Amino acid sequence: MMSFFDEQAVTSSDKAFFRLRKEIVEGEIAAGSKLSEMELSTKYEVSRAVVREAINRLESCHLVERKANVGARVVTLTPEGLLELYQIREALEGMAARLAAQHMSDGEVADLEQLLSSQFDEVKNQHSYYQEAGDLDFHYRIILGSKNASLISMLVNGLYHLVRMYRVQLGMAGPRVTTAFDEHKHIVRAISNRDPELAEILMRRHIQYSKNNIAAKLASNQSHF
Amino acid sequence: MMSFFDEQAVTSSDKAFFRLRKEIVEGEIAAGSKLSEMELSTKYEVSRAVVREAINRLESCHLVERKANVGARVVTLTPEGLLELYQIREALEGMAARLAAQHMSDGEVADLEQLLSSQFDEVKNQHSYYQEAGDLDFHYRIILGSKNASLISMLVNGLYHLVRMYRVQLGMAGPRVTTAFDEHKHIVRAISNRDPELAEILMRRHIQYSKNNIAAKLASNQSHF
DNA sequence: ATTGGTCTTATTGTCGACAATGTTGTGCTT
DNA sequence: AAGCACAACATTGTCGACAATAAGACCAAT
Repeated sequence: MMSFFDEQAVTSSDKAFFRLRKEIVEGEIAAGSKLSEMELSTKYEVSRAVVREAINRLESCHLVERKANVGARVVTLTPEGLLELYQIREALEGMAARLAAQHMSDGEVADLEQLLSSQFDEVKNQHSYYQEAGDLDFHYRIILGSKNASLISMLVNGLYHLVRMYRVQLGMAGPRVTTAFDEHKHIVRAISNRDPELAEILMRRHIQYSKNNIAAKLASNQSHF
Repeated sequence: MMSFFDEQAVTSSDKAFFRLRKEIVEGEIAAGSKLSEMELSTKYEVSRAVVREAINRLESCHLVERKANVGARVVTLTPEGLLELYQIREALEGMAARLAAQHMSDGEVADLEQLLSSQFDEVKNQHSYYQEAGDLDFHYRIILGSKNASLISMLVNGLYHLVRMYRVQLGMAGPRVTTAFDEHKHIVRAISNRDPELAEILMRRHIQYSKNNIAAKLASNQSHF
């Protein structure tokens, strides 16, 4: 399977940025912890300048917060923050689905349908690693299908890493596999029918369901501790 | 009148960033032109490092594009780019209006109504500088009213400067004053009635009208040259 | 004992120099 | 004359050192 946005590191600042982002998203560097430029520069064996640049880029992704003359901290994860994120996703990906119904080529739609059917086989055969990779793949294709460069950049470079950070660290690798699959199916049908309105509505509901599912889990987690 | 996001420069990199952004948005630095780090550092009388950091931040706002080992250029303005921007605005500000209807305090709603009526007086008396400042003020309040920090940051720090760049440089300071005012009135009423659905629909239509207006102007400009 | 102020220290912000990469111009070959 | 190789240049990327700011420790005074 081809991977989508092959962002390859050309400069050493890129490498530091990718590595740091990975470690933050996956929780290797704890949420809320301080990022010392000096410490990271010795750890990564690069100059402070490249670490600084990497941190600046992380700040643009809303993965770290920086205060002048004080330093940068990894963002803290709050239930409210996650819900806010899903509100933005609903708006942006709803629009992406609408635009995808207008702008995706017939070939791309066919590819999307094929992806869905291959995922159906996997789900049926209990290869349920659909959750992470498959869901992402589906959403990526629709985002790219919008053909709106700014929208794509916002979602792919910005928001999705944050969403992934929440999902990884709050342990949101739950079920919702088969139901999500059905929702995907209906969205694809709307796109295939070139029905922008419906595609947007269905995508928004799909994300709302996701949000509700997460909110419920969050509430139960809260009560356990 | 109070100004909204008083972003004050604490570091000299901030100052360079604000100044550079201003010059780019207002067209003092031409769209598509190259940004030489050395040149700017002599012009602003600061080190290359701070110019570099400023350019990096500009890149996060999608105001400049950078290629590794080559340099940074101011973004080029295309009709398609403007339409893409308005698609994003429609999605994001629609959601902001929906959230504002849910989350704005009664006091904030009252302030908003008062702003509108004061603007009505101005428009009636032909002080038609409503267009630029008044429209912005209205939209800002609703965005802030969403109480969604990520959404606010995206719109205020990112998108709006780009929109302003387009509006300034493509000379989009057109009429649409009174009609836009009526649309604003209806949006405020929906928010005041705590009707999120309607608030979102009206805001989206408001932005769609804006987009159509701009597209028409763009087309006529094209035909003239 | 607590509060206020100062001083130390650690961290970030800024700078100029060096290294690496891309670009351009020149001269050679065909 | 056209195309390619190579060299000189300019620009960006990276580095270590210095300056400025903020956090914390320590001391003094009430």
